[in-house]
Amino acid sequence: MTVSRYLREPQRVAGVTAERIAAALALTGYTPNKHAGMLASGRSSVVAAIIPNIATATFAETVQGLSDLLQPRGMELLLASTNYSMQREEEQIRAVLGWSPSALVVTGRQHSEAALAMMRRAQVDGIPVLEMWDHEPADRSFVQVGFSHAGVGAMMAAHMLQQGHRDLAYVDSGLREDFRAHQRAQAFVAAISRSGARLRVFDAPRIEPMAAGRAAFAEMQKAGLPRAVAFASDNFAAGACLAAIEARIDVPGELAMLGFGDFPISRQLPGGISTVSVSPYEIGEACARHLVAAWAALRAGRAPSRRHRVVSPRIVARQSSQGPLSPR
Amino acid sequence: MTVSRYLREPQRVAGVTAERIAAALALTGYTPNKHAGMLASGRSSVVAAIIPNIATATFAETVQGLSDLLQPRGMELLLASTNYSMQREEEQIRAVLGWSPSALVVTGRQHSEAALAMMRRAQVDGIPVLEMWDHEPADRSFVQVGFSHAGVGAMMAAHMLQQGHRDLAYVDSGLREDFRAHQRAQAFVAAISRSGARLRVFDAPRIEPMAAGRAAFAEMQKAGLPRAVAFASDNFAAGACLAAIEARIDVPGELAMLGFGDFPISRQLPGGISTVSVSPYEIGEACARHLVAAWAALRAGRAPSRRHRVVSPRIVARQSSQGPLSPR
DNA sequence: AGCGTTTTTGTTAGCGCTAACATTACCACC
DNA sequence: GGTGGTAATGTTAGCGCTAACAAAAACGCT
Repeated sequence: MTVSRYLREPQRVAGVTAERIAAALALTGYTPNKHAGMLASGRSSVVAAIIPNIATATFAETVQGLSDLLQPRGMELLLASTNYSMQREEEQIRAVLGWSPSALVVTGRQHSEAALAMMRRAQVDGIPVLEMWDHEPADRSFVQVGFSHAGVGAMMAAHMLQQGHRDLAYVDSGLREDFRAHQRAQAFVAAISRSGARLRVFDAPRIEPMAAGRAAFAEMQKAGLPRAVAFASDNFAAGACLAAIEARIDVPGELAMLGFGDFPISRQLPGGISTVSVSPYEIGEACARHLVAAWAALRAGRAPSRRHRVVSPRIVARQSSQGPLSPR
Repeated sequence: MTVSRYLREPQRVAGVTAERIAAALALTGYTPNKHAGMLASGRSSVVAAIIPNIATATFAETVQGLSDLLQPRGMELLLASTNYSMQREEEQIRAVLGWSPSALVVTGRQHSEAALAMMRRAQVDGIPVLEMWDHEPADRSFVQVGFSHAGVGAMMAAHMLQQGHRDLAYVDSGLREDFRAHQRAQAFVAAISRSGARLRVFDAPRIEPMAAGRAAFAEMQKAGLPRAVAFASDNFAAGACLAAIEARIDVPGELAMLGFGDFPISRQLPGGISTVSVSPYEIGEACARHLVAAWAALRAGRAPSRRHRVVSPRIVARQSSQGPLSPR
């Protein structure tokens, strides 16, 4: 018992005893069994995070942000990926909830009925549940940490129109299940339609993203290039930009481009690719900060904040999107 | 008891009972407590993975490979990052071992004494321990899944010499703690020295990798460009390549380049950046396969294989590294 | 020294599950 | 109807820890 106490609140055991314990621990290489600890105390130091894909840079960065802020607080990260399948998401949620995590962080607002039920239940059981990477003020079932994709789509359209482009294209993600990408696309389409400008929509093939950008460029070229094109991702834009350079199409003179995500490559390509900066790492950090506050509230017997956290995306206007209204 | 049995071996309970249980489970939304299960059975479904950085594409892909093969087997992933610090690695190993994972996967061969002690102990306790991303046949403390970085350094040097380059540079990682990168650098330096060719070594600054590649290019230009340069990472090479394009330096005519990693960007840049393909995803898969085999062996009472798994890197010769001996 | 107070250490029960074993239900067969 | 065998279900104890409480030790004060 004294050892258990020493491990949790060392200042509560006498100096001599502490030394004897420390020596014994070092000697035996004792590692406390956290399962038993969890079972006895009802508290676990696991945060479960569920993302579509680990290898996607944006999600990986978000996880890094989460991890960087949670690890120093003694929290561990249980990570699961869904491959953009709501079915797999449901299974993963079920699996991770078995570890009675201290928090559950999921990606986006689209979930199966069963998944929603589990999330609601976890929440009433006192487990903070977070939806990240999306934000819809009206939707208040769970705390959201992210931004409005519809807003971004509108923002992208506004930027293009402001630059004076009137013959536009949009290259959407070819992943049917990437709801957030499609929401940006829809909002873009809606805004452009309202303006009366010409608009065509393409789907990027489901291959390596930069190659998909190249393929989309080739497809547009075949269909007759628009004056300006917006992409669901900077990777698409980068691939298309490189294809344009090879085809000796001037960017932005003949074809203006706007990406999404502000990936490093967009800053590096000649002239820079205009894009929307969203800072995935900050989303992870913001999630962690919400969780820390929520746990503090719960410990103090208060209800945790239900306020959404908005991570504001902003247009990064580089050369690639410049149009006739912009001084070259 | 019957419910517990139903959850683990459904065919062992009668049909009617199974239905009643299923109905009750659905009704109550029961989630088994895995901590209690672990405590009682001594078996857990957690695999702990410790990597330097989650947001680094290569490691993220490796984790995805691990996850993709382990999730269908009902295994969960406990992920921790060390930020290339052996101290933090030690802490993370200590932390994850408290969850008595079914396996421990760490990155590389360099660990603190205490970390090594914990890894050895875990291994004798029947927890398979894996070192990934490195391979040194002589080192047989733990099973390794990866490749020899010295071998890659030598391979890169051989390729450069074979292309006929005799005035070389190497741009190493600026991260002091990236032992694997430095091993490649050392082997490259050694091989070039033996050949008598000229060689200068630069350190990439610790900033965003492509920007670091640009900076390294600028530094080399100031010092007088070599005829050919090899980089610790494709990101460096890509940044340098883009800087070269802007500086109107012909690649490979004036400056040949060789990267490492075979990142997507290397295929996309004009002419393609020659590189070393290492396939991080496969490393993750190979780790998972070893673990599956090791668990099967342990269940059958046999000792798991101690054979290292080599994931062979190979030179991908694109245009960027072509020299006088190569037909243009 | 004796008392109350605080600090430190110890005791007990139980967290939710499963291994091992015990019991009961069911079935076929004579 | 009784018997033997199998299938299905139930009982018990304990995994390693911590909450809650109990006891002992140390301390300050009169």
